[in-house]
Amino acid sequence: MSDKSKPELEAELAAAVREAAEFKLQGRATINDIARIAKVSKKTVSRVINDSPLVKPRTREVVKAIIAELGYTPDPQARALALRRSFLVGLVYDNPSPQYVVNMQRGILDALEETDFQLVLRPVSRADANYPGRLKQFIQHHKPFGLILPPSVSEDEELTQMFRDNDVDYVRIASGMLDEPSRMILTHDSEGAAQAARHLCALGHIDIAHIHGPESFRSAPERRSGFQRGLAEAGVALNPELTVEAGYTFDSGLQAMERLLYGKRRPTAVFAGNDEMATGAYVAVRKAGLRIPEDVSIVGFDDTPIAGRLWPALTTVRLPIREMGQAAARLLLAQAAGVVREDVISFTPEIVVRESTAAPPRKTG
Amino acid sequence: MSDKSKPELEAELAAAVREAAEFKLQGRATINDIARIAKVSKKTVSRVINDSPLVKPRTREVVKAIIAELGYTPDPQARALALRRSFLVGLVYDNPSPQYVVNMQRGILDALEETDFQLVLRPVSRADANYPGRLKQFIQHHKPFGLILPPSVSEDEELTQMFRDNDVDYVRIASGMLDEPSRMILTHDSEGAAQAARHLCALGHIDIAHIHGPESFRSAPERRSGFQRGLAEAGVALNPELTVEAGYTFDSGLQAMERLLYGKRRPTAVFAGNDEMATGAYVAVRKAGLRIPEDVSIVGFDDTPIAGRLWPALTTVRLPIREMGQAAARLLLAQAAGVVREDVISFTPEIVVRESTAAPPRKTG
DNA sequence: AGGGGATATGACACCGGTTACCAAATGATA
DNA sequence: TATCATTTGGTAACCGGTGTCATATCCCCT
Repeated sequence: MSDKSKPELEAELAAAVREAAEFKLQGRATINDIARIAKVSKKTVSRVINDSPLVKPRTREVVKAIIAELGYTPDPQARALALRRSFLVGLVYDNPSPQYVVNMQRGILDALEETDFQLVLRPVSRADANYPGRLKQFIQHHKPFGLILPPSVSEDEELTQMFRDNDVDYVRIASGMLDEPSRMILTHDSEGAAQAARHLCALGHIDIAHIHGPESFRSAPERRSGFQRGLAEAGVALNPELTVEAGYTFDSGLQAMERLLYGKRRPTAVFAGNDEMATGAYVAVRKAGLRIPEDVSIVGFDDTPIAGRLWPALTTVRLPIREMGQAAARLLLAQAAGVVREDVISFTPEIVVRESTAAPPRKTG
Repeated sequence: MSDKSKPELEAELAAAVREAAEFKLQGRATINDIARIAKVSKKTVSRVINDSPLVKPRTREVVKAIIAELGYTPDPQARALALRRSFLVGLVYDNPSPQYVVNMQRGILDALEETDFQLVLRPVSRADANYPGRLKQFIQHHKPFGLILPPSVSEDEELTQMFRDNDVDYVRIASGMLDEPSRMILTHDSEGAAQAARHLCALGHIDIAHIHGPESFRSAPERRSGFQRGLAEAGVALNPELTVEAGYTFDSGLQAMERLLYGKRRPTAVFAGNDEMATGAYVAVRKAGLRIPEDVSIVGFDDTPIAGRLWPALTTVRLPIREMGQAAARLLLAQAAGVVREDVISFTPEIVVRESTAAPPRKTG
């Protein structure tokens, strides 16, 4: 029971808010200012901010009203110092495709938009032997709230071990399950690749080539095996002679396609492991004086912006990269809010049929 | 004169280093640990860290040896709190071309590599009326060390005024001088555009079109006027009917090119204000059943990665975006180090002739 | 040797939060 | 009404640095 009547309480609250409004002009408020105006200790304000149950509803109400009036939000640096944990989310990437990275960034930024978290970029280069050291340095120094690990980086068990040792939270993005079960964004790349195979088979292709990425990327064998499975459904076998490895880059895709074009048996269709390599394949086909899709059909993977900018527009398997970035960031934030969420969020890619695929040319002779 | 002999001093130093080595195992060191081992106050250690001249060489030597032994670096959060300034560098962008942004990021990251500064991304959207408010919130909260403002954002005087009011340092990237003289990366876009004009004139083109960006982007009129100047040198006038505005995006470039192709007088060459629009122009030309460069020559601007991925490869005016990012970040850091550097760093773009330009087709009829 | 003006160093408070611990107020129970 | 458990609020210390200002030490000169 309160010793004050309801009107009295309301008048009190109004007075506090008025005082807050006056104070507002003097610049940024701190927790001390709030405490003074609310006539409580800063500890109590801290409790209200952190939703501690140990505060009387009435007190909470007053404090919240003042916080709202002043538009107060706690200082990230001070909090970081006290909590030994900053409000930075690191994107650790080592990805040959810049488009992939940009889209992922967008997604993460979408999810971070209304929060106080900031996205910091941590590119790593395998060429630099000391990259785990640099990352460790970053972690110990900046104490990031969490990390997001896109494919390739996400598959490096040594790295994730190091993150665990240093007590940093992370969300991994990968195709296929990884050894250590933990929170991750899972993409069913093999299913997407199977769709690509079905599409090409339905058009009547038989001499089908595949340019896959490096074995060191989990996605490469994943996409290859899915593709193979899709072909098998139509009774088509993946010809080892028409299966070449490249580096997920434009140049490597171009070279791989050239090898295929001048090989024993020229394919009528190619499935490239990503859009970058598909773009390289375009150039190789054009240089050889052939037409897309009349002479050679090309399918990519990822559906990065370049797919729609090519001519003819690239048929590709769409990975919702931006959405994946959003999901990854949300998974990280969910833990901040103490919300329990499922550990694995799955995405299944889908083929987007554009103009780079058609029926194979009639057999000549 | 010291009251101790040289050997004594050395023994003392060695002992301190030994003690530091022992301590090393117990986890991350703080300024207090250093102070204790060096037998000085933490303030003195702070002075050594900040290269204050007010420290005796001998003291400095001892403290530095211990810092080196422990691999100590000051905690960014604690420093940020005390200095009211964090170690974040914000990239504030609103750029229709993702490629431009990625390259800029790369350059900035290059320059930040060995430092303790982190790059945080602050995309802004003009669609969001409250974007200055959000930025202000970010600034007051995270107290970034500095901001880097690529074109478009850099030209917003209201925004830069707000940055100054909030006491944040920034470096602007823009073409042409801006009203308020301050540290910036200056690109001579008009000169680059003039080179494009000279190139097309030298090939014999006369019916030359120009697709320029929105007037709200400083670079658009800058490039247009340079192009005009280049044409004039060869006695060619820029035909207003062949000059159209687009939005620096792929789609807008495509539409603009279609308008040009179906206009009264079909141009034999087009200079697009950026590579994105040039890419759109490619598609429009192809859709119309025309060839590049036999029927229509195309020149772009920026030399983003897509230029080399198109077929035929795009002749374009190269802006060293990555280097510009590096320069911008270094300009920002120079002030941290207290180094005086020139205020304006200039870059002059240069044409890169690839395969999308050739002599105009013979007049038919 | 003594004085004086640099030069070097340290004590202490503070940046804006959080946590540990303790005291006071409240309410339930006997 | 006394007693004890449970809320609630306050105090002090701390996170790891930096600023201010007083004090100690040094060097040089007479």
